[in-house]
Amino acid sequence: MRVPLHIVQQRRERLRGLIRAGGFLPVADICGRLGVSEATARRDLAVVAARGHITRTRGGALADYNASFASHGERAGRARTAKDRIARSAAALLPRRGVVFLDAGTTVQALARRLLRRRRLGGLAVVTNSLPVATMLGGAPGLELHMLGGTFLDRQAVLLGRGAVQALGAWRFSAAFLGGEGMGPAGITNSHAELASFQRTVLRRAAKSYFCLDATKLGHATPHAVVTWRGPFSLITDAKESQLAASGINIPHRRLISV
Amino acid sequence: MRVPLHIVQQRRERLRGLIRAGGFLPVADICGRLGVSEATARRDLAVVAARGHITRTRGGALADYNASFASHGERAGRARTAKDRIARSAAALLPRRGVVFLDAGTTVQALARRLLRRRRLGGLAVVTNSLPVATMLGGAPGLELHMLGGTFLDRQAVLLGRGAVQALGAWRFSAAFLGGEGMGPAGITNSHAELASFQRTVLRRAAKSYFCLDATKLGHATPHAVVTWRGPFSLITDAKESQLAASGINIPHRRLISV
DNA sequence: TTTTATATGATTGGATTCAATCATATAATA
DNA sequence: TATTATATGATTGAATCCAATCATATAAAA
Repeated sequence: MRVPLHIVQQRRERLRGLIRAGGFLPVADICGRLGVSEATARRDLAVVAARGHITRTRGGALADYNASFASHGERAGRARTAKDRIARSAAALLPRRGVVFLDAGTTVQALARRLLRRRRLGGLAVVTNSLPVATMLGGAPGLELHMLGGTFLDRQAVLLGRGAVQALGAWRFSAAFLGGEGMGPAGITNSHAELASFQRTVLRRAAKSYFCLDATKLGHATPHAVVTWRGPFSLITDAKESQLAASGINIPHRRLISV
Repeated sequence: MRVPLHIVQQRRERLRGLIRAGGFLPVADICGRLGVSEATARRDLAVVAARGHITRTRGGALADYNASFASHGERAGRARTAKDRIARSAAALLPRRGVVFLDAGTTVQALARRLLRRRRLGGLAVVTNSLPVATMLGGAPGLELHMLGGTFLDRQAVLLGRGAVQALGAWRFSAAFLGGEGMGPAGITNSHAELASFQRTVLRRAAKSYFCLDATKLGHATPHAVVTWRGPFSLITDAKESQLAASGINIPHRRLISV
């Protein structure tokens, strides 16, 4: 029997919430909670998964931010994705000891995942404002993890606000790894003014800074400039030098790390 | 072929870390990463799951804090667990609007989960120092989420430290929901001095405070006292009044909420 | 109202995952 | 060194999960 569309959409909205809530939700539980058959539960799952934010797994679904890290790419010798290649280079630059800052963004998340594969994390302290990064690194043996407080920003899953900037005051980083949403002639850009300003503050407090952006960010302009290409940072990217030049990006060769 | 015991234990330790890292880890990925057959991967999984902290699911395993909530109890009209019953009562006391504080602890996590089932979360702001709670509530439509910064504490998955106490200074809560590790004649106790002190600070900043502890915490004494039974708070618990009295707990009737 | 489109549940065959069993190589123990 | 215990991988049959197909009731469109 056919059900009104708005009911279906409400149900799917609710499903998304359920998964977000529990982290993992088995198909059987969906049936119970939503009062539908397994077939419909699976169908809803497929629709919601296609829209993003959740990941289908055998037997149920997960909230995206705690899906398997192996599944995103480098499982068993397959071709590495651009993000993973960037993360690999970044990990090589990440010091064994000292205090590093990890920003939000999926590429930096990939870096955090790589970090976990290190044998010894003792002597390393990570400061982050990213909830997914903290969730990943929380409890890693030997690692010291600090979070800056703030208000949660849905889009980037990051903590921001006056609290975060103040908390930053107490820190000096030996290295900072940052994300961004776009790169263009004007520099690296972001969709959130406060986040851009926050990132600039991080830059000032770090001995070395690395922006990690994959080639899909090329030409994708977002409103708020974080830094111009003159800024004191290196760019780790899979975009070729010729692509960068074609987009009007003029970054000195020695500050460009191509992967 | 038999492998030395210390190698096996190291491998299982690593497995725990892997799952914590990714949230969810499929069996196939374990094979790749640990270099063992599926049979061994499953066997290791069973051992580690038995020790707690991870939950087995079909096809892999999850970090405990993002296992299915439906699976822990109230699936399709089954008997609710004590934690769920406590969370239910707590949720009824949680205001529709205003600023509330949510502490760490599995019972408070259950409360956070219940919160997500509310239709309208607009007008409600949640402040927390718990990473799992933040992960759950992050992105809930209409809800304003704030985290206090600090240093990550593995055992409670909570942020603590000078940063957290300072960040607290700016807040006043209309209600605070707190956890604890033990209850005895002396009051509610905790295994971490700084956390106890932090909780007392929260108490001073909240118009109403509720400690949520299930009956298993009875008689289980941990070293650091948070509050005595005279303190300005209510206790939500599944322990019967007679049980409490038998354990030497002397809390006024009107501040006890039995579920 | 009439017609069309589709959301649902049941069914089915295939794929995946799992627990149990067994032979074997090697660590642990005597 | 000789003996025992056990961790491992392969195999197998059962259980579970899933995508595709189909009939049907009913919402949506005409």
